[in-house]
Amino acid sequence: MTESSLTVDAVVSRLSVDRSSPVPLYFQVAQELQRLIDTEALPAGSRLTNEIEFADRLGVSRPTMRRAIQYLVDRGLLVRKRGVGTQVVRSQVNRSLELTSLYDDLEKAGRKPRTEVLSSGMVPAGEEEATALGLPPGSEVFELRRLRYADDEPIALMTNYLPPGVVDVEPEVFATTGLYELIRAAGYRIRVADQVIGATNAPSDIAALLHEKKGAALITMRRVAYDDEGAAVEYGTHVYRSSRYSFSLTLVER
Amino acid sequence: MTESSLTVDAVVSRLSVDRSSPVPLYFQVAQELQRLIDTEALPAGSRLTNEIEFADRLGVSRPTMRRAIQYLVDRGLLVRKRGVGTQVVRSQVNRSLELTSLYDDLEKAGRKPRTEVLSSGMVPAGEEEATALGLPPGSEVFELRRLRYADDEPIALMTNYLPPGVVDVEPEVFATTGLYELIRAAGYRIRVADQVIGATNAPSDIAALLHEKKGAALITMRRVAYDDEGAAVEYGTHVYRSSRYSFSLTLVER
DNA sequence: AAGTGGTCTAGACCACCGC
DNA sequence: CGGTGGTCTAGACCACTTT
Repeated sequence: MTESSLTVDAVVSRLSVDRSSPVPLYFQVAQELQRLIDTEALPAGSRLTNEIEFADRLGVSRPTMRRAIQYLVDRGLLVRKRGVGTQVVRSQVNRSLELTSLYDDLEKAGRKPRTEVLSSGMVPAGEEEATALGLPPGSEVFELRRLRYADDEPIALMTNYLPPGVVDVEPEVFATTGLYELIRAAGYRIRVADQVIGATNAPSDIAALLHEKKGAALITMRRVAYDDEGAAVEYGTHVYRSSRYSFSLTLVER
Repeated sequence: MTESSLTVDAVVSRLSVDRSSPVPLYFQVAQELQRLIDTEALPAGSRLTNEIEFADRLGVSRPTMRRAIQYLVDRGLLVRKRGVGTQVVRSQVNRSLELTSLYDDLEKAGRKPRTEVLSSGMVPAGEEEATALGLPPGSEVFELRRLRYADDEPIALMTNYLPPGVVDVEPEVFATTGLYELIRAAGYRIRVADQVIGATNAPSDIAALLHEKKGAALITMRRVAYDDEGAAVEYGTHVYRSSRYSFSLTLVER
């Protein structure tokens, strides 16, 4: 017990903050703490110094210290118990499902992503697309169909629908730039998205595109993304090869 | 503009807090605000009174008001922009993927859930189970196989592995009580879980159990749940009928 | 009783946005 | 420029857990 406390103390004493930095104090503290946890300098199960003393040592106020700790609690790295203390839950960092594009995900994972644009252009919205985007049925929407590769293996067939006027670029651009990046570049800020994940058997045409056999199990993902004003700016229905892709997420009790 | 402000003001003036309640102030405020959003008294797109005046009217401090607002921002109901203000993003409340059991989910949805225990007992851990639970390979673990029904239709086949000694009840109990409830009752507090969602084609034996055809696309979910100390307390591999179930989640930009 | 995290306050200063 | 949210402080009191 004493041994462990001393170790934690020693580790904590390595922390410091830079008050001249534009990075918020609470975030600096959170990042340094996370680094210690990731490197297992603070292994899973170890207890942190209580927040008041911790704040004192770092020279920050208690609310700021609490905010840093809460940030890591929300990410599932720390656990707090009233009357007891704060403990490290685990060291491995599993990124939870985030609001990023598949392209970014693959790139971060070091797999070389590539995109093939199958088609793009205005089409009359079906009932499903119109409902998702909150547009009158039959109105024109922009349809984009792309095939995503990683390391020259097809991974996903992505079909997206956008209200008219959201992105206005040459079709070739979609091969080199992520859709979300383009939407953001057009001045839309996506803050919230609803997703539904399911599964389906591959029909023969989709199977051929994805180098799978007809009937192969595919992961389906439907997503509606909303901008600042609460207006739907993108509706996508994607299918992924289950042999090559899966969704990972970390759940944290609130 | 003036019109809209007046309306919001009128709505906001309906709010109040109960200082004698044990419920935290920030939570009372958040709940009342959420109610106004859910009922569309504050429709999507409407702008909130600035937080300082809002706090004054409710008679709470600004940090408390901010905490209430942040709570709803984290849930994707509100959006804040510095220099601009706070707006309602949307009214529909889509519960995000939470740390609950399928049983609870179904029950809340008003479907009548039922559980059939296929088998339960100690088995030698395979490599997969041992790794997930952090136990030495070949050690004994508790295996539980259940079939979940909703409205007398099979929904999922659930296989769970627990370290020895976590739950010690008669097998019949599993038919009437959720696994997570039992784990909690045994004094474990589950705070974090990692999930991986994928898809697979049903082998004939599983297809038969789930009333599906062989080869039907099923959703797979693997989950490792961790307790306070960061120790794995449960490893589950579940398969769901994609025709009857899907995962819904809401993503919010951080 | 001692120690921990949970809540709340009143005020300060800063950064960004739109006019 | 005025208005907004973002950060930070120093301190108070409370609720829970352990000894």
